Amino acid sequence: MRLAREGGPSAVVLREATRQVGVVPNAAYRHFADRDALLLAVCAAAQAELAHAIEREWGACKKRRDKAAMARDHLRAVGTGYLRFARREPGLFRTAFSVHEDLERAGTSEMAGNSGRTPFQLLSQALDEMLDAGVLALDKRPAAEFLAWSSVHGLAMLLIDGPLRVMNEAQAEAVGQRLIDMVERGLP
Amino acid sequence: MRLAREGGPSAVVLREATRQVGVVPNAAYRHFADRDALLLAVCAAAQAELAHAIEREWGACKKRRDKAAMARDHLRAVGTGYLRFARREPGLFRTAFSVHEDLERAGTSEMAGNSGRTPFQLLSQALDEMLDAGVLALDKRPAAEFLAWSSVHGLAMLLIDGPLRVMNEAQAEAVGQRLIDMVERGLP
DNA sequence: TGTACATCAGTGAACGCGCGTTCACTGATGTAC
DNA sequence: TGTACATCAGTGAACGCGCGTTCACTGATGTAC
Repeated sequence: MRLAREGGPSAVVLREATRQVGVVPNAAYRHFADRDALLLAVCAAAQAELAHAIEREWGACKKRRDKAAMARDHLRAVGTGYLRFARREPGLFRTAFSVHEDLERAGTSEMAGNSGRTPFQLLSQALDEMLDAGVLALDKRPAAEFLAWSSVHGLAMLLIDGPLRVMNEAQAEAVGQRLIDMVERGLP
Repeated sequence: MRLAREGGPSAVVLREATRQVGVVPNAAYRHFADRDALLLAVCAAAQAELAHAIEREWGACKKRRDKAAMARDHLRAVGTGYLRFARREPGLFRTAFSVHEDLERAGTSEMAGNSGRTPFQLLSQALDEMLDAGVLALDKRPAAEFLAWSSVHGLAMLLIDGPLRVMNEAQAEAVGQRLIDMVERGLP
């Protein structure tokens, strides 16, 4: 995890990991089948950290009577948590998406946060709430995950690896909120 | 370019390049200062191909009297061209964004298409047309590039490297169009 | 028109590096009878 | 309570691999006088 945090997926090097633990290289094979298995484990843990970050943002939403407003807040929380995590932990963020997991495997337990949900499931839940509250039309619901996810994921990428990486904290936060505005307005 | 096309940025290996040309490894140093310089050149060429793909889509828009409709078509063309290129040439696409270029350097000539514009500049132009036609409010114009770009870029990533890579041609096309709908609706 | 020299793509041999991985092993800890 | 055996994390030494890069060089092509 330390390696991933500092250098992204390619920094997850078996020999270096054993070195940091103070152990001989091949000792790693007591714990992981091979380097890929190690990376997979780190990737799952990184996803779990992302889930935690989103849950924290979700939990910080203040309670409201208005179901519609609540649902929107939750959607925003997912997006905001996602973006902040990407900025705060770019290495882990990139690692979380480095292994090509299938969408079904996205439900695996070790990628989940405290709520037992993966980042993707948290997003789905926010959208379901919007559907319930009547903010999102039934015919717009399918695949809405992908639209919201794409926007936020793309911005995260541009912010950490792309041309927007020169932005400071405030700028990044502002463009993030504007992006979420756009999604909120454009999704229904 | 062949290496990047087939395996993305990490496949751009100096020795392998010389091998394919049928030349001894160090001969590469006649043409590039080092491996990074080679990758940079490939990256610029990949961006130029992306620009071409977008220009092709742009050029295929049918002419209309309505400036507003025309501007919207152009925005869609940029997004569609971007997404189709990513799907058609995932290796080149990933290479195009592998080198961390600054936004100013995005104006460098060797990344441009026939029109002499880079992908980013084509997007800017479409947004300017929307502003001119009154489809986009003046206060929404700044940084609008980043919002549109993020959405489309994120989807491209999810489609080629992420969980959406299992989608077939038709599904990918459909979700792409829906995403562009969302941007078109949410941007103003 | 012919000679002298510069340019320049490519050669051949070698370097050190860090990687993932395999092998037979040791030595401590736990468990069964 | 004591002995015999299994488990298991870690050891030590070595492997082959492909990489980027450096060195002094050759041999053809172009250019100046």
